[in-house]
Amino acid sequence: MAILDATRSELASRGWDTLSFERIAAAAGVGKQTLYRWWPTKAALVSEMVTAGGILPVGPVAVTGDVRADVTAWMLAVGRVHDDPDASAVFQAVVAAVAEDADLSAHYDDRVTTVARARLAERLQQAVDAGALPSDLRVDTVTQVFLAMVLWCLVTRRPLDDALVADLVTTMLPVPLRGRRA
Amino acid sequence: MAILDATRSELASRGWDTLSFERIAAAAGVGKQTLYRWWPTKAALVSEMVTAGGILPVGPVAVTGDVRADVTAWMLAVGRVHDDPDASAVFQAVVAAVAEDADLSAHYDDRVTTVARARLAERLQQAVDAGALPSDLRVDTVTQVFLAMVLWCLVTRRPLDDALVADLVTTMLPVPLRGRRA
Amino acid sequence: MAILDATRSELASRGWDTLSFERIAAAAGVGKQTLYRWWPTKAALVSEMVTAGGILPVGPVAVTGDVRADVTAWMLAVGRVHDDPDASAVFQAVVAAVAEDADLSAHYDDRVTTVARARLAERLQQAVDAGALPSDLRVDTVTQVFLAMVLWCLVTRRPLDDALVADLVTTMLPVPLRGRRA
Amino acid sequence: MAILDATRSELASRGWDTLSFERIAAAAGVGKQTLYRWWPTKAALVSEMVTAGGILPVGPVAVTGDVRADVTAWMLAVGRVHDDPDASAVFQAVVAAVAEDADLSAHYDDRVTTVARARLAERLQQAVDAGALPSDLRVDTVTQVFLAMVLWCLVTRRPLDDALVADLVTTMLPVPLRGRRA
DNA sequence: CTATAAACGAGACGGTACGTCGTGTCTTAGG
DNA sequence: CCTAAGACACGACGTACCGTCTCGTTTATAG
Repeated sequence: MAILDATRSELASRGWDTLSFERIAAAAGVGKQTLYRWWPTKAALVSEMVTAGGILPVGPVAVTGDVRADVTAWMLAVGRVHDDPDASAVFQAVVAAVAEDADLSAHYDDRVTTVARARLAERLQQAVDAGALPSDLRVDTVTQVFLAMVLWCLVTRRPLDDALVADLVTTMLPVPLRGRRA
Repeated sequence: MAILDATRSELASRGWDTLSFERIAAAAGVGKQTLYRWWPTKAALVSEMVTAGGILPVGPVAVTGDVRADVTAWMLAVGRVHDDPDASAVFQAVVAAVAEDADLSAHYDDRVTTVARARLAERLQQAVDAGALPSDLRVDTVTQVFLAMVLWCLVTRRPLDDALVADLVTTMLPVPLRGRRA
Repeated sequence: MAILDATRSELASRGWDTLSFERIAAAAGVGKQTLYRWWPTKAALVSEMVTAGGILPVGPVAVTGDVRADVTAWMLAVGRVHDDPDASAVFQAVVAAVAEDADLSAHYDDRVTTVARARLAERLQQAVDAGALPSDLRVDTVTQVFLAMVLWCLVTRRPLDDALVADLVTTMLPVPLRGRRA
Repeated sequence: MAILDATRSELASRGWDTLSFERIAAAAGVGKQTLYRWWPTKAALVSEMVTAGGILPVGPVAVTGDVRADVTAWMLAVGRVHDDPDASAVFQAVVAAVAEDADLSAHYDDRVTTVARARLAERLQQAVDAGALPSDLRVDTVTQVFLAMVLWCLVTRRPLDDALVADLVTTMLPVPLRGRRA
């Protein structure tokens, strides 16, 4: 879709708060009215772009025998966005938009965060069930911590690198006591 | 300072991206040029407001005998911002600004995040030294996780409540093995 | 047209150099952009006002048997502007604008001066042909003199009164020698 | 005087209505307050510049035996300003200022116009007395016509050239009837 | 040969206006 | 019928000047 592409490229090059319907319309070769007809606000437009566009590299979590390796790999994949200046600009813009706009925040929660959390939580639960993680692991909280760190690194411009992810995994996913005995 | 006050109140009522020099100037009873003379951008203005204004309720971490209680109390104090709609609007606006503006992000890192991290890290290190926390605790990473969760709750509009903080503390600040033996 | 009316009234009350697009727009209930869209400069706006508005009381020259009476009447009619403070303010503003702006000067020449000159010249030529004025009368020069005196009186704030017009007519429109003989 | 020079050069390059105290002060290397201390308005400044600066090339009228040649020469000298773009810009700016500002108009009348009129009128009266011009010549009116034509040519951007001056002189300064009889 | 005062340059200040850009609504042609 | 094109009233942008107002800093007497 020309409009969503134009939106993405404007977002990447100009950022959220100088994003303009006028320029998007011009870039997409479309009348402004067409934009307003379908998306009442900039937030709605970005919303749809995020949803439709597969912007986030939030793939499924791999399932090998080793849950810590799986989670590490998944986090590092997400962290790779940091290396693509275009993608991280879009991200930062999306975060800015989400921080300001409660509706967009809710939408984003539904369509993106929830998906990511579900995938990660599922993998963790599976590991708990398999005895690879402690049975009293707060899966929901741990899941949020992983995503919060993604957000944190994005907003504070820190790389989500090997060392950090390793530390996180070590801290958040302890070896169960039973495991030691076995 | 009338200007910074006006900035704060505009930020609370209108948000970051509709923040306007024109309105701040009018509200502060000041010419626009005076604003532009001292703060070249909205970000600089918000920067100074944050720095000068004691916006963040990031007080020192209490030192009682119980590090977990201290950290819990500190996190809950920060989380209380959620209850003040004005303050949390300012916060969200600041996050939006920081997400968009790399310079502002750096400034904020220096002046706010670093202070909070130092305070928290110091308390944790002290507990580690006292043997109340495992000696291999990744103090720096754990500290970042706590702050990341503050950001996360702010951006995703989740309350930073007792249950969540308790889970976090349990997960991040384990009892040292020596402790169990004792 | 509301815009041209607003222009005229602003011109009358504030004069040329404090004339402001901002105030005209406000007075006309119009956005500034609309003004700029159609008139790139204040001069263009005044230009059109002058052209479209029938500002100048430069009517046709009457044709009775007596050319001197006709010209006298015409000059006095023009001179009557002096009595209307509003109209003479507009005039002085127009003169100021014309003195400063070569483009406006050219436009004014085309649309106003030329018309007035043509009317006056036609009447004079007719009188020359009829033998009421000398055949060697420099019609073009004499015409310019009459208009120049209008300008002169306007700029120097002198009334264009009966006595002056009478003297002018006597000087510029001599009785032909043949006429005396006849 | 640096200030008056700066005024003249600003007037030549920018015209009357964009003339700015700020720029004059900067150009003259002077504080704004110094300007305001001595000249309350732009008009006062231009006033003094005109008075002090010998702006107008209104020299004395030569007295040879031939009054028509003398007046012609004088008019052409004035007309020569047209050839100097700088000088004519200053002139046009002064006319614009005078057209707008009644006080400046009065000042200009006293200090410049009156002088020119007196010189010209004196020469004409002398010629009348000598019988070279008709005794019923309206000296005052004729004088005004000559000056009005200078203004006219300036404002309408017409050259005050040989042909026009010759026509004017022929028309305005007729040979006395006695002269014909002689 | 200092004191004192004036005029000075510099430039901040609360304002008005500039000319431009973008908003969201509306109207007009054309495929 | 929906579209692109774009006019419109409006609000904000960042800049230029306005005229007023401190600031030190020369000068230039008057004690």
